[in-house]
Amino acid sequence: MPTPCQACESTGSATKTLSARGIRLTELRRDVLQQLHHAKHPIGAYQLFDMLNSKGKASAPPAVYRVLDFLVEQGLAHKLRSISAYTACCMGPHSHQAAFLICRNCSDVEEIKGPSLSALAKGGFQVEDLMLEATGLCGACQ
Amino acid sequence: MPTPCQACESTGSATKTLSARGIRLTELRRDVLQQLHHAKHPIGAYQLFDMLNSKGKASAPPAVYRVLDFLVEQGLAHKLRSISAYTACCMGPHSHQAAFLICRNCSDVEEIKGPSLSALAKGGFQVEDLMLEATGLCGACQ
DNA sequence: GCCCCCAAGGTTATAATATAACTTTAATAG
DNA sequence: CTATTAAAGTTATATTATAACCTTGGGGGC
Repeated sequence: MPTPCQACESTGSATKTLSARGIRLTELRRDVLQQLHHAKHPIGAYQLFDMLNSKGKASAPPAVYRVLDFLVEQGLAHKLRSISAYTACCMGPHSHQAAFLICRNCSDVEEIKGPSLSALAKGGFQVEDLMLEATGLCGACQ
Repeated sequence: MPTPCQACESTGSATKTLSARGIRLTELRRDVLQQLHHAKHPIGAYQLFDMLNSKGKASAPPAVYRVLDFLVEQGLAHKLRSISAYTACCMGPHSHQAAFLICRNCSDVEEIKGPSLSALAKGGFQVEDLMLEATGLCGACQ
């Protein structure tokens, strides 16, 4: 029997998640999400734009940025500011604090569970968004 | 008696730190560092460029970026990727893991001590650089 | 079915951030 | 004083991101 495509399954479950929220996973959004899932590494917005555009699926950068912002907002993707790139969230649609280990050698990125928000809440600061990205060498590259 | 300027004292101590490392804190570097110290909030590279340029102290963006890279490398400043801005390190020249609490309302930024590297080292990833930035509301803005 | 609404996407232009590549200057060692 | 080399100047351009406005199309009320 054929191996199911993880990416396509993911977008399927994303559709469910979103429609439960009353939000549509349109064709463009699904395409972007699939590209992110299929990619081995995080992808830059313009790289993504080129990929979609060459298939006639995205018109211009703003379309891509809008979709990326949407996916990040919905918790389906993450933006890695260290490398200005985007990656699909590999941890399901429930909200969580993500952290990333970015290998500067092989560019591999591992998503891990980040620290709890409460740990940072001392001093009365109310954390709304947390970004934790570590750059270095992964086990394989050392 | 006159209040000593914290920023200028800081650049003084920076000079010592660097010359102990056999590295010069040139005029441009000192100017940039002082601007960062004097500023109440982190400053963008081009904003910094304008400030220096209007005093005839910086020629073009690359000069500013070079100095900023240098200061970050030496542990005298930090780059805040959430907001593409730079801030003087307020914790002395010894190396440390920094983390930042960035208020989205008043733009105030607090530098705190970050998590220890070893805490992230599980799984064999060798962390070389760590970025931890939290966005939210500071105590005063809630 | 038809129309209205409005969210999504298209389009054009441009802003903001950052760096490549090469030349000139100036500090320091020898 | 000169050779060496780090720093800064210079010009051009790459990369990332957004503003502002227009068009399309899906879905509900009628």
